[in-house]
Amino acid sequence: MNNLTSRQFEIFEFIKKEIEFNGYPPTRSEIAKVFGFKSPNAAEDHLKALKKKGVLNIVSGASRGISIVKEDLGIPVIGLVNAGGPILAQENIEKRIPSSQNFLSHGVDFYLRVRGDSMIEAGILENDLIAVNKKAQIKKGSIVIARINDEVTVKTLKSISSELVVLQPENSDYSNIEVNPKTEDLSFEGTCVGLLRDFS
Amino acid sequence: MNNLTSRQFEIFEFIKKEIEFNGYPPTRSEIAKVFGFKSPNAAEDHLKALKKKGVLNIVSGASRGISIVKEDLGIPVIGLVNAGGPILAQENIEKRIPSSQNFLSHGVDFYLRVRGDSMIEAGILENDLIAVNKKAQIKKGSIVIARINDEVTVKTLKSISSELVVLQPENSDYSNIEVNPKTEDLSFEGTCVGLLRDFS
DNA sequence: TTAAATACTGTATATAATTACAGTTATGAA
DNA sequence: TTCATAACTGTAATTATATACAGTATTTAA
Repeated sequence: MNNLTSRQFEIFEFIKKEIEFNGYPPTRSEIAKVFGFKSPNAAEDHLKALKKKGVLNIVSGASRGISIVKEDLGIPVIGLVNAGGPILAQENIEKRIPSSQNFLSHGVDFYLRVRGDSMIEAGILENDLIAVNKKAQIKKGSIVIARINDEVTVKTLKSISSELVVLQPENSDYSNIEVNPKTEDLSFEGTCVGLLRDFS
Repeated sequence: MNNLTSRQFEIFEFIKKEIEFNGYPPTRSEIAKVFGFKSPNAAEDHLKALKKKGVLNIVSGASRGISIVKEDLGIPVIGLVNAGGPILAQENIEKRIPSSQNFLSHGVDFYLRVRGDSMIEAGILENDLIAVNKKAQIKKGSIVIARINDEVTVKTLKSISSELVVLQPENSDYSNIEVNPKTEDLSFEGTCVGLLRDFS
């Protein structure tokens, strides 16, 4: 944690637990009471320190005007997807890209690292990161992230009906993938809403 | 929602949003200001009504002593598990059992409905609900919920090593399942920590 | 070694906030 | 019709709370 002293960490943890338990933050006096301070000002000093270190927000004048600064974990980058589990499972997360570091972050649930060359004619190359929105409407013509029998693949959705889904690679060396969702296990993980390529 | 009037619902939603946005609940005056009340007592009246209807907790004397009563959704009961997704996916949830209705709820993440008779010698019958803890230590001898190539199964964990996992059915008609986790897709969904059987 | 930061005590005060009491008006159920 | 509930206005008092100022002692980085 953000170079807090051990005492500051205790106070910080207490505040978090209070919010969790009560639904609202403690007052200076409540903090002082729990830690045995004889003055609420001891708590005030701690709050100022915790604010300075960037882990708390303090709204001046507001009673209990304390909130936890939630760290920007960043948008996860998914590398290889392990079978049999959710795509966003911890073990699939290669790293995270802070949303503040990227203009392409609004409506992006995760980035998926592209494997293979099946989409090169759509300008999507191996190792590119495609930005995926999980909730955007899946529709004909959009580039979708599909899961067929637990295999994750990125393709253009060519057509969709209750008995036939056609996924089209954007590479003339490959042929269309036809799936019957009634007999095969098909799900959509999301829609491609952007692309990142790092030349470094 | 708990037969709230439309006005009460507005107030309730506002309080939820405030907590979400600020990290702490609003005061009576803040509510009054937003809704155009000329007296904080109008907000007080609403809070009393919302408390009476069971959707808010009010701590008397405490500033901003408002919290949302979180409804007990209950512990999910998992019926058939669809392949290719997380076991707790919405579509697998058969129903929910309120934790308050059951002494067997502490440390239970979900109940899984048992299919087949492979565990009858351990007293686990078809249609029983086994209580599953997702985080309990997976260890030799415990009854585990395993996922092998996307098939969910309940078995006793007989032995475990990096190259061989042995899962034992508790029924002499069946033989042990041996899995190589390096070549097959094996994961543990949790440990059986209890059992429910409804005779009704 | 010296200033800054940490971790408090102790006092005091302005103001933020709860909440009671007394009303008004409107609506719908018994 | 009459009573309960809902949705407020208006006033006011008690208490809850933030927070400044003045100290003390100890530890830590420059």
